[in-house]
Amino acid sequence: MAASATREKIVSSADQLFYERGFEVTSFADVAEMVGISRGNFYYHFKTKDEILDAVIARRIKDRDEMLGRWIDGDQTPKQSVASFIRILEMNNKKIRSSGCPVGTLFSELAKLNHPGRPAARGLFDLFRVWLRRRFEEMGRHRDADALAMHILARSQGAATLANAYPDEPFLETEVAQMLAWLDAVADQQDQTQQDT
Amino acid sequence: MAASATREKIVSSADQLFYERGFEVTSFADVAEMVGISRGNFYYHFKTKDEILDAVIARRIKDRDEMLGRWIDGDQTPKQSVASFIRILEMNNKKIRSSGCPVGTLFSELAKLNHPGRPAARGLFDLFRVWLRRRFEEMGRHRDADALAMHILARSQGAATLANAYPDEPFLETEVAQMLAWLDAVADQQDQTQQDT
DNA sequence: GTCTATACCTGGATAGAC
DNA sequence: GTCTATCCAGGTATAGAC
Repeated sequence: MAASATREKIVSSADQLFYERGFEVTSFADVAEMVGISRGNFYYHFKTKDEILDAVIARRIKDRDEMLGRWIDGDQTPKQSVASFIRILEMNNKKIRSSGCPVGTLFSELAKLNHPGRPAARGLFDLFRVWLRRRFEEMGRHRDADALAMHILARSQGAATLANAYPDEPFLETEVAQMLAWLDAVADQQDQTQQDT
Repeated sequence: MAASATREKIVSSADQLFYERGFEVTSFADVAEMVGISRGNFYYHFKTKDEILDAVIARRIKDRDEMLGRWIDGDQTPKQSVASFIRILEMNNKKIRSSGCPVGTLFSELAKLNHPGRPAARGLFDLFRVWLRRRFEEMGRHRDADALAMHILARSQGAATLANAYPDEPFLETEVAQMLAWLDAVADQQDQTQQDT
């Protein structure tokens, strides 16, 4: 149960390789080489490849959850928190240009593989979706909070995909600016719920 | 050179399998089984797997090019043409929910594989990008035509990715409606170029 | 906990008969 | 143009010594 140092290295290496090269294409030998252990030793820590995937997804969820927590733990307004989310694209722009979004590309691959880890990967999307929904609710957007969350999630995904396809263009920065402008407009509007009822 | 019936069946089967399961994970045996020929016969038509990929991408480009052509060959306004593009998401919504966008997911996979077919796959994006740019130019948006094209391409990509992650929700339809509303606003605006210079 | 050795399978690719 | 037979590399996974 205790997370050994080796186990931790395996998971973090697998995380990186799954992101940069893809899950299916990454072999035990690749991970073992990166960690610096033998292939045989591997099976002491993980019985199957799917177990490693589970551990990688759990690691990503924990990591993102802590990150999202930091973005609301001070005296930030909900709008500032959402802005922090939008700026992930800028923060990680180098990685995104070369490998896309770690959440979206993993899910896409598992979807095609019809892999049992699919729901777990969707959980990563859910994490962001629920967090964003709460921020919009705090802005008073009780009625369309979820729709707004899905919308900005989709915009981020699309920006990441095209930034991956056109890595040498300043497209990502342009798109971030537009998303922040969209956020301004949303935050300035009245709560649609009160208007409609 | 002449496209034999068998060759055609190989390419169309590979096209479908690459889309539904992914390029790397699809084996010669899979394609051969779907076509109904032996693995050996395969090599009469294609020397390597990469050659099949090239043929699949060429097929997709030809197919989309013809489709885009049909959307401008009548008396449609540029706005109507762009609306046709946006509605691909609805037209293909079943496939998109189960396998994502054929353009975006193929590119993402090849990017991670660092595959030589990457530029060819980007060509598919270019096809849509240039076509959309022309439509916005026809609307008088000479200055920001390319930015508008990239923006709507990204929105489509993001919508496809999230529809794939949440296939049971009516998200895709909502997003299409918002994109059409965006198009209305763009078409009604004055040409930014004239205002700025 | 870590290693080597190895079993077993599937993948891409080739040779040669029909 | 299509087939069977076969080679070889690399993948997952196991056994058992240290």
